[in-house]
Amino acid sequence: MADNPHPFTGHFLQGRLRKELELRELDVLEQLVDRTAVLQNESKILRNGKPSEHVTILIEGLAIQSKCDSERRSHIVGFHVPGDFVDLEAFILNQLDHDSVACGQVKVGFVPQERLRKVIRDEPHLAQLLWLSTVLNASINRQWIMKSRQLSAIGRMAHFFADLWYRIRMVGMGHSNGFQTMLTHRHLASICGISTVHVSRTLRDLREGGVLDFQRGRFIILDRDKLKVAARFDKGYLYRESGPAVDCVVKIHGSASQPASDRKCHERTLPS
Amino acid sequence: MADNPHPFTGHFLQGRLRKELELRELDVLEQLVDRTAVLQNESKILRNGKPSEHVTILIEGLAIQSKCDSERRSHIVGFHVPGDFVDLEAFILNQLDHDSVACGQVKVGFVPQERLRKVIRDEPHLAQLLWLSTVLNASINRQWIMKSRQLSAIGRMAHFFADLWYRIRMVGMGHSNGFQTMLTHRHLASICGISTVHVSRTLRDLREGGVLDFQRGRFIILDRDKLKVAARFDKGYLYRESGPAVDCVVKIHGSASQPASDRKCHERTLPS
DNA sequence: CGATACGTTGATCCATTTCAAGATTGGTGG
DNA sequence: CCACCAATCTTGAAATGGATCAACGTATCG
Repeated sequence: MADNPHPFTGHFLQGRLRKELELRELDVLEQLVDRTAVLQNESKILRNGKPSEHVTILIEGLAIQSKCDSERRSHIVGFHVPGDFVDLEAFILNQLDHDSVACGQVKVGFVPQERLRKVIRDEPHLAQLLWLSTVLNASINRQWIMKSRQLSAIGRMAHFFADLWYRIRMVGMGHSNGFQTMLTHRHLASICGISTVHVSRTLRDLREGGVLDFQRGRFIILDRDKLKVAARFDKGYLYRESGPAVDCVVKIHGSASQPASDRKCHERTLPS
Repeated sequence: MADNPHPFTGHFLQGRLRKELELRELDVLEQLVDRTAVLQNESKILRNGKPSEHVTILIEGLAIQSKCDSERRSHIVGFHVPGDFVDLEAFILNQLDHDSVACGQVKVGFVPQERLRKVIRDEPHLAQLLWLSTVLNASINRQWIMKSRQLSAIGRMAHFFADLWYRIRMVGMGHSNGFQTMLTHRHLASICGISTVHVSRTLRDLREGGVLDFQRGRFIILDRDKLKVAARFDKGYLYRESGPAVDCVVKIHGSASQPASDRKCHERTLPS
């Protein structure tokens, strides 16, 4: 830990395509970071609107992407784990459509826009992997959209925990079956699109079903297979590198053995 | 039309940041297209999995992004209008997580990967705008996520039509208050995450409310203001260029004058 | 002209919301 | 250390939006 050569950017694309980066590129990336900051729970890492003079990478902790609606109520549209740039899109768009809020204590690194611009100009391969990192987020967004159609409350909740757990594990955090967060029922409600009251009941169902347990921010996976089934989880959308980092395979398109779908979806879905 | 200098890529970023492209760059972009094809309604433009040897730009018509779940039911997660690259993300990721299906007759252009790779290497400014185009799609994805939390069926339906209409208008299609599509109730059901039966009722409500009319693919906006209110539409996420192209302004964060929200959202939302 | 997909309407059911009231937790100051 | 407060969480009961089922219209097309 002390002699980690890349203390700021060591998690960038970890578990995804980090191995495509040469050592030289890893060093270039690391030297982008100008300074770091530690922010407390609930602090705004970014505010929607114009971006600042730097681009921000999450080094430690969780960050939540939330978007205000026209009634000023905010809705969670995603989250970031260490190694994710939280405002690379804002750098490209010159405008940010959402906030990023610390969930627990976080450490972030700041990259001056000028430095990043230079690297994008001079390092096409690195630039392409930065582009790729934004595209990976888009894939997760589409998965969230699909899951919000496919699954009902309990499934969406299960899927969020599966998603969170995988992404945390990809960057080497958490232990094998759980993680301590600062998430509240309110967060879960916003993430799953249900009321806080129903979060409570849904978590009880998951606990009593032996799927997972969530108490004051700490979640423990009670049974991985049950979680995968409840969430209809298929890790493909996370685009993990191949390799045995996390052993979790779901057969896609299994016909008869799969349990009945969470939602019947009469004829909501299109023929495939 | 006949002497349009950019018949294939003339809609790329139109209504967004197209004006940032120099004439030379517009020509470079246009010359990327190797050949074109016309595909009939319901044909698959792309299949999820490995991308082909070319990148595809939609030249005319609508294309629907759909994603199969583990029970092989497909869910619509977005759509493309002319000028959008439908698989630029696949080019970057070397993998596509969804299908793209023609909605009505479409015309597409094929760009050999090799040519695109060269342009990205040699034309950093153009490359950045290509990157930007993928980020714009991500912004739309997040808006869909937020709207599926914020609004109930009628609002989501209204929002889809507002989204569609705006994006169609940005690329100069449709007339001032409507458009002919090949969309069916099944599509709308998948897009809004409701049943086809409820689509029928929701469309009736919108029609009787004087908001919009949808009959056999043709939608007509009966009252723009009512549509904006029903959808809580704020065009910010589309990143339109400023200017009077489409007159549609919604005051954000208006406090008392706004009608009550579609969903009460007891305490599902976070304090902002 | 029948077949087939698409759209409509009514009746019933159920997942989830809302309202309401109480329990647990964490934080603060006396 | 305890009392108190605010926020968070839990549980019950009632209301509701939307799903499902079923039956019947209506285009479209060979």
